[in-house]
Amino acid sequence: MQRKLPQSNLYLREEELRRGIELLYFAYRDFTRDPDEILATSNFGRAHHRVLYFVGRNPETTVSGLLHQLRITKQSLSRVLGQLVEDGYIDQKPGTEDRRQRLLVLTDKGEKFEKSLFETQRNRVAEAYKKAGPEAVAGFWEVLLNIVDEQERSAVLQQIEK
Amino acid sequence: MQRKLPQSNLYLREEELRRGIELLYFAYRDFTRDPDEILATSNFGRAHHRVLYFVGRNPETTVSGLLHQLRITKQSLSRVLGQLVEDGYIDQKPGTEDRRQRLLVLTDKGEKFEKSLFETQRNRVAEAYKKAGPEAVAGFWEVLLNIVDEQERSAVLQQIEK
DNA sequence: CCTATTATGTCAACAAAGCTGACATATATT
DNA sequence: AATATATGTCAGCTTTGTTGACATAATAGG
Repeated sequence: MQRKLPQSNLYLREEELRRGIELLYFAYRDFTRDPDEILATSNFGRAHHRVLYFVGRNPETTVSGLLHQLRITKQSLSRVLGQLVEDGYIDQKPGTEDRRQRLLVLTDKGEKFEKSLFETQRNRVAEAYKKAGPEAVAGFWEVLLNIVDEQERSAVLQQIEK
Repeated sequence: MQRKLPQSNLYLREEELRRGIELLYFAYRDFTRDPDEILATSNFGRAHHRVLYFVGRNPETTVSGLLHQLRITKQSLSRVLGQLVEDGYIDQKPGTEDRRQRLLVLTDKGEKFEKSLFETQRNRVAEAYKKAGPEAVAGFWEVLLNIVDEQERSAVLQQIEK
């Protein structure tokens, strides 16, 4: 009567759920720290970083593609994207099939800047991977993927397996 | 010459590092979605949620304790904390040892509200844990902990093992 | 005991990044 | 030819972060 849950479900107790919630919070808090420091010396912020990242990752993505990944309004995106285009970090070119679309690509300048931001996060994650080992990393991916909205999982899978 | 890295380091390639970065982004994006929906029907926002969470988790925490966990300025905290106290979600009482301190605790009302927010995230994480299984969950914790700033890890450990 | 430090609070101004609503234009689609 | 879609833009507002300056009460150190 002492133990209410079967051995195999111990990881589903409140304590373990809180652990995941808190680790997610603290890890994300520190994960954004390094790029934020670089950004603080620029005219840009975290919102610009996200745009640079996804345009770099998906060259020729469209405005609506970005809107869906970022989950912000076009007015919000428009502000940061406009600044990035204005300052020569991103180029826009009309779509070939659908000429209403604006295909987005990083310029050389944009690529260089994005790379410097990415590098800090890559290093942090690489260190964490090394310390935790490959099996832990596989579990890390698996849980995160399942935290994503169910209906979005296929889109996320497509992105990460690209 | 084809394969540049030893088998055991395949998980440290750029592709796998990007995978972690992107999963962290997408998971966090959706993780905040459920409480945000509830908050949208209240007078509070995500900042209030964080305060409610940590006060609930650490009853009698101090203002400076919160400031350290949240990494915001006292002026920012003061605004949201003030609203939560004003509206009867949090009580303040003077410290017993150090009477300069204000010990923070949730009121019944605060506890009830925090619980409703927490429940949504608990459910999401519980589902993800179930789908991924206990070994994956252990890896998830391990990697996240190592993403946290090294000098903060002991504080985070103390929090999650509380 | 006196002085310095600490914990907290407060006022004011500002910045980043999100939001809604309304309306415009060019191109596709039916 | 009419409708729908992709994108852009103007205007105003909200939330949540920032800096800087200053105030008060209580603790701590010499």
